[in-house]
Amino acid sequence: MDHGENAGTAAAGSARPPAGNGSAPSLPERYDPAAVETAAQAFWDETDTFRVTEDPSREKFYCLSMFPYPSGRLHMGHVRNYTIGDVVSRYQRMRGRNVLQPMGWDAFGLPAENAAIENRVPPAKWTYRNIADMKAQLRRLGFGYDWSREFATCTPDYYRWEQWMFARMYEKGLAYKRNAEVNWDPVEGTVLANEQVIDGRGWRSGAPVERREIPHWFLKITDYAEELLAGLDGIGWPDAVKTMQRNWIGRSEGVEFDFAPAGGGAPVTVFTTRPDTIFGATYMAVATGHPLAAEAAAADPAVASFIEECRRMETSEASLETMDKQGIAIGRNAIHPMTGEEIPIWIANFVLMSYGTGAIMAVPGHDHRDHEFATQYGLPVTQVIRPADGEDLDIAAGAFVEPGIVMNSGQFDGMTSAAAFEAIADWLETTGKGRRTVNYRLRDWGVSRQRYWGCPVPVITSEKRGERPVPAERLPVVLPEDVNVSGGGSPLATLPEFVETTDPETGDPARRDTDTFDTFMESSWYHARFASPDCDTGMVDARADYWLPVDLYIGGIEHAILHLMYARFFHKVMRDEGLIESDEPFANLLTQGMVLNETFYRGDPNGGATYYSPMDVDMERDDKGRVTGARLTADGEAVTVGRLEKMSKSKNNGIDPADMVGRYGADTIRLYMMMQSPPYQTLEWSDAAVEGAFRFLRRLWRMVADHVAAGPVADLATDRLTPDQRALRRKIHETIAKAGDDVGRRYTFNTAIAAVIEMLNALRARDDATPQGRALHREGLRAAILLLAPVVPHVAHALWPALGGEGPVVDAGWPEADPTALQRDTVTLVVQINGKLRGRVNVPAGAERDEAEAAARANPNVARHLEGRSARKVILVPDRLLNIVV
RNA sequence: GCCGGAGUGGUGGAAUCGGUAGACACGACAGACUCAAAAUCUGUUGCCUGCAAGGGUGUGCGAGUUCGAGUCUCGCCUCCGGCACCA
Repeated sequence: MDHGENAGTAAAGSARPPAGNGSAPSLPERYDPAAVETAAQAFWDETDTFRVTEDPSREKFYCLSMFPYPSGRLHMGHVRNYTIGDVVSRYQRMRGRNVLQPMGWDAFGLPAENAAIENRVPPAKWTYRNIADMKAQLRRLGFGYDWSREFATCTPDYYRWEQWMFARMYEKGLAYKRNAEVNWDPVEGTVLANEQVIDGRGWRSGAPVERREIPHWFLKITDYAEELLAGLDGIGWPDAVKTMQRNWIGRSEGVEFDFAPAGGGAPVTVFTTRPDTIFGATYMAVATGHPLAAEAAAADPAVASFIEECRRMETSEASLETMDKQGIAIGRNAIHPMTGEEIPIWIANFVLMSYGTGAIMAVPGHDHRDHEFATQYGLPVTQVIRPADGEDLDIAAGAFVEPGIVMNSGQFDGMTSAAAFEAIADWLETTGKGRRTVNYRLRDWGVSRQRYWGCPVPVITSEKRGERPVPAERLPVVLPEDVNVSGGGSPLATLPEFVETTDPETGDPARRDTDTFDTFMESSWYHARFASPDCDTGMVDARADYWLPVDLYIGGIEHAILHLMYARFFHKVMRDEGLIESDEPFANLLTQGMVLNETFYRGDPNGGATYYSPMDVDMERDDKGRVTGARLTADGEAVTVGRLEKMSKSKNNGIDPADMVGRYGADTIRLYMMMQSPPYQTLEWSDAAVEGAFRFLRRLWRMVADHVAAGPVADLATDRLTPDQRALRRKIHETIAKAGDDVGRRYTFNTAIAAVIEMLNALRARDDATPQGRALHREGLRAAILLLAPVVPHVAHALWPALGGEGPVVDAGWPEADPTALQRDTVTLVVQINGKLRGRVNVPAGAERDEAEAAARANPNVARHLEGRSARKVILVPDRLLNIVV
């Protein structure tokens, strides 16, 4: 019986005449990726497939991948990120959702300035050219973006709203100015990014960097600390990322109290989370930037030179925390508020001005760092907590940091740490010497950058009225684009036509701020801008509330803290400004792992190394396929095999996606990326596995072509199948169920693809030419094409009509498993004796313990192991396992 | 240093809620086809032992909980990400 539904739906590029009676479409025998991909992409372009509009009658799905910095070349990390996003987007579309998948450009940043210095190209020109190149590469990969929403953050249409937002924050008291430390290159006379400091020296000048204080604008993210913490509970993010954000916010409850300097002077406030150890404070320490340190430096040249020494240090926390602990006594004492005893005041390089009050009570007995410092400088160590289990310990040998029982603490002796916390806090509060307080590790966000290629800080200063943001109707403050960047400070300060302006209200002469914003500002709200990219009346308009929040946000794990925290903060400020309704920007988050590759190098005499591209190296392997060495193809000489590293320019181990697409086509690269490992793990590049992905597509194509060539197919009559055919059909529907769960819930695309391959292998292993056999074969092939369509959309686009699919495969419904096909009469039960596998038995599905045990005992190998022993316990995991304990 | 994560065959990985360790793929080896090669197809493939049936062993290292641990707990080792101016 003829189906008839296939009539007239031949694939594009079909070369062969129709088979049989003319109703079956035919396919080219060979898989030709270039032809297939050109045709599919032309179809999507012509029909504007991925352009979306708001439709309240349909459920929306907003899938967002972190937009790229336009470096010029797409790298494999991008391809991985965007393939994941495209797979999810196409899957949700097949499930009937109104899917928004936009793309844009995070276009401001340091690399454009570096490129400008190296190549003498203005950053704007360089950036726009890169955007054009990268866009072409993205299109070639077949990602389903709504390009009508594209924007670059370096355009005034975008950043004017960022400037507007800054002005609003200023008016609400969320933006303020104070001094902050930067890395200063004394030779270049510029501020260096942490990345530009290598081993404490400027990367270009080689000069030791210094810490220097300059005025900066700050945003009060700390006002939102409590909400940023609470909001984590309600979002579908990986636990690891939520934990990192919680720890970054670092909410801690403790007490704040004052030490009075002996001999008078302003009291010094300290914060501690361990008031139970307060009697163990044997000295106090302040940061080098603390007022008390400045006071001491003025009086004592030794102190001044110590502080000067500490200044020759980069600003990153990692370097501050790993350096040797050093300090100097200022020669004054402080009065302990509880004992009345005097303890010495030290300046210590490990006390951070930016955390707490910039001063600490040091309890060497019960804090590792205080202990290390005390030991180094011979300061006394007092034990005031003992272990609750009565264990003896030598406090001089190391700090005891756990809670325990209080000792050597007067009236508080014998209390638990928890009880002493409350009692001592009460005592401080009733005597007025201190108070309970909540402290956060989170610091306000410094957004000023002394750079050119960024969004200008929209602030003017006039003599009469001082510093004020530019009024909304005067925005944007446009960044001049036709400039020379030569290193040595921001060019903005040297452009009088930029700097010199007038106060818009009084007409008085005024000067512009010549700093630009941190580029994290742009990436903090682009997710919202995609909903209304052309809005010229505000940051966003009403369309934003249709699309927001983002349903799935995908990007690198390296953004787990900073970018994701800043975007959450901005979103909440926008909500409080009445611009959007949602509380959180990203309802769900998928953090992808990095793309790694092997490295090959030769050391050179002066200690450096030359890295060679894996493409220029031949591997040597032993008979098991293990790598034993490598030689450079060019000269046949050995190169050292390094470790696996993230693909990068410096290690010369990048693989150019454009090359791979040229060789195998976009679908092969997409498939490879998705089948090689789950998205949240690192992915190790393998040429051989790419080849394997290509071979699979060729095999799939052949299977479909052969099936179609064999002529028309009968309708499937599920009630007339042989037991073998029923088993095969169960396999097909188990695969549909598993792949759907893997793609939709688990995002483990690798296991979904493996399941489909397994099913296709089963299909191929059975050469069943009966009418029902062929119908079943078609059901399996159609399921495979639908399940793979999000991953290899071009191939699916070509094969779907050949299998009788109606309409383009992008809008075909995602397959659902037929529950009747999944039913089993019997199951295989694993039989263990004392937890060791001794056999397998078939039992009716749902068999109870007695029945299962009887079946197990009938198995000869099981019986042999049970001989002469009686069962003490029998454990049944229904339909899975039976464990007999003897 | 602090915070977070990872470690399973020759390789990438699978094992989803504590229940068959190694699905699927790559590689390797053997065979078929071929004048030959490529391509394709078939088979074998954790390690030790055994003619076989089978047995032992095995998830970075060391302990523990459990009838049962790759999975949970504790202590280590190694590697990766982040640490506020790379994005």
